[in-house]
Amino acid sequence: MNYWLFKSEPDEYSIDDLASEPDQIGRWDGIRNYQARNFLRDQVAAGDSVLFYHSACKVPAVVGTAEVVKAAYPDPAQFDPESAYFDPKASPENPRWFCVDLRWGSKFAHPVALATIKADPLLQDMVLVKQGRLSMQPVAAAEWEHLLKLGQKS
DNA sequence: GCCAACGTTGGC
DNA sequence: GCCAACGTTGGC
Repeated sequence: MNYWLFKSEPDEYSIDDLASEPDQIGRWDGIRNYQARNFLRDQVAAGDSVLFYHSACKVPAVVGTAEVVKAAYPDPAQFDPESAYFDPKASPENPRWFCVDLRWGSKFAHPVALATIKADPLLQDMVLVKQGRLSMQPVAAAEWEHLLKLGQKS
């Protein structure tokens, strides 16, 4: 069982959007970065735990948790010429981009802001701190535990 | 909306 | 196979 951090722009798809889905299960898609693609395709498994992070917004923060309910499968948007995520170089025989399905888990009472994470000595090794622009990334078990505590306490 | 970090692409 | 150009991401 692995831990991950998934980023999403709340204007596009927020933790509340995920919570509002039927059965609270939604597709996490639109990844067009190869590092993230490789993690998603090769390492993310059903049952893995996910920190849900809001990016490209006023206060970037970890805002809750989710669980992977379906491992990587080809992102349908890459085959759709009407989609903003269309990729002419991808084909159903040779998909280039992948997505997973998530089930909403929890919403933090207190979102943990990026600034807080950067200032926390226990979280200095997070990929989030060391490498800014990566839309999904592995999280260590100790980091997961610590972030959950921060999110729940007042 | 600027631009830095990272990865891929493609001309030579 | 070098490396400049380009695309994506995302904090500021």
